[in-house]
Amino acid sequence: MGATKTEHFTIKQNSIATIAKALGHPARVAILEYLIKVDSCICGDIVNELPLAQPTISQHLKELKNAGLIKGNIEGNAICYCVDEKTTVRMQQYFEAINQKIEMKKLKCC
Amino acid sequence: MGATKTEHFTIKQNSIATIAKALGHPARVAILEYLIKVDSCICGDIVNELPLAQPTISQHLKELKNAGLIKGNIEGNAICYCVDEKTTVRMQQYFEAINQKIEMKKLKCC
DNA sequence: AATATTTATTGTAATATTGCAATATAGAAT
DNA sequence: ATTCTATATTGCAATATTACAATAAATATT
Repeated sequence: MGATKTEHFTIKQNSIATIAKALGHPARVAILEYLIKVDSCICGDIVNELPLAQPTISQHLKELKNAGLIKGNIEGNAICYCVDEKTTVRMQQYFEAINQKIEMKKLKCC
Repeated sequence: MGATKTEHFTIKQNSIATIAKALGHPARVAILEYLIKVDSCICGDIVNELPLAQPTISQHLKELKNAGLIKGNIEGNAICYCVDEKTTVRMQQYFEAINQKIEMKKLKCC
C-alpha cells in the first residue's frame, strides 16, 4: 500500500494527472513562468533566479521534462531549456472541455 | 529538509501549484470527470464507480475540496459534491495566458 | 430506541517527494 | 592537458502522500 493505483484509471486520466503533478510544486510553476518570461532559456539563469540549490533545480527540470512541459537542447556546455507548447496547449484544451461540459449541464445541485 | 519551500514563491504560484497538485493523481482526475459526467453528485456513487476503498475516496474528495476544485453540500445523510467552476475556469485562464505569452514571444531557441 | 446508511476520522504501513552536499560528467577556455 | 563552467547523478535525511482496516459520527428508517 502507498503507491498510486495508476492501472485502474484511463491513459488520459493518468496523462493529465502526470502533467498536473509536475505543476504541483511552486518551484516548477516558477520555472515554467521564468522560461516563458525570458527570451533565452539557459538553465544557469534559473539557478540564480530561484532560491534553491543547483541539484534541486536540476531535479525539478527533469520532472518538468518527463511530464513533457519543457524540452532541453544541448548547446555547447550549457543546456537550453524551454517550454513545450504542445503540453501547455493540451492543458488549456482540457480545461476548456471541462468548463464547456459544466456550462452545458448547469449542474442541478449546489 | 524534504518539505516544500512555499515561502520562496509568490501566492499565485503557490495557488496554481496547489490546484495542479490536487489534480496530480488519476483518482482525483477521475472523480472530477465523474462529477461532471453525472447530473447528481452523491459521494456514494463515486465509491461504487472507482476501484478504491471508501476512506481513500473520502480523503481524495477532501483534497479536491481543499484545493477549491469541488464543493460539498450536506443533503440529508448524504453529501452532495460537485465541481467548483470558479477554479476550473481559473486554470483554463492560466493556461490561456501562458500560451498567449508563448505565442507572442515565439521563443528564439529550441 | 434500535438499526441501517452515508461519510469522516484515526492509525498505520508502504511508498514517493523534496532538498541538498558531495561528486561526477562533459564541453569550453586557457 | 589543465582549469573553468554548466549540468547531472548519487546518497541520504526529512517530510508528504497513498491506501485501507477499523472505528466514529450523524442522519434516516424502521
